[in-house]
Amino acid sequence: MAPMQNNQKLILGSSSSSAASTSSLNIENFNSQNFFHGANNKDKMEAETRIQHHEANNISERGEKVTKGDKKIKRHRFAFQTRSHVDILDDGYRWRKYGQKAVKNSKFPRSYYRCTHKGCNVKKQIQRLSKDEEIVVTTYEGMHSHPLEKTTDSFEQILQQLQTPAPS
DNA sequence: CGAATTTGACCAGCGC
DNA sequence: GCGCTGGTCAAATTCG
Repeated sequence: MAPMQNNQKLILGSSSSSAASTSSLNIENFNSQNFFHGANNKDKMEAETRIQHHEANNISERGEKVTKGDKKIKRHRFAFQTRSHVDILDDGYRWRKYGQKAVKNSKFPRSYYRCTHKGCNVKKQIQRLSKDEEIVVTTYEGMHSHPLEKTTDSFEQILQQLQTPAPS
């Protein structure tokens, strides 16, 4: 049908078919101040954010379709496990949904988002755990190279409160 | 009118 | 070699 852009096809080919995905992952406390900068969820107060950072070593660490030669491409992947009723976590950036697919391990479909920016091809995928629909797993891929468009630092404040006793 | 979103189809990698 | 899952794109639609 319509010819596809070869340029776009270059980034195609990323396959992360991990059998036991979203299953048992190492959850560690990670400094999320640099990643989250805003949230508009009403349940922010009870939002328990657990960050699980794991190198792409566990999953496919391949990104660009490089010809023979370099076969090991580092793919920064950060999975955030956030407990919230809303799956849309506003991190301060603009995201454009480019696809939605249902995974076998989850009853709920996985949403694929992409950062709307000229040259900033940061991808983000949001998936809700079928076991606990309150748990939303947000996986970031890539790094932003541009300032935030929104000046919402609410989430950062929230994170601070979560780690520190909220003042009465 | 423009941008973002939606849904379906297609593709690629891996498993069997 | 075929089938399955996961991932992405593309066109159409909708919202602002």
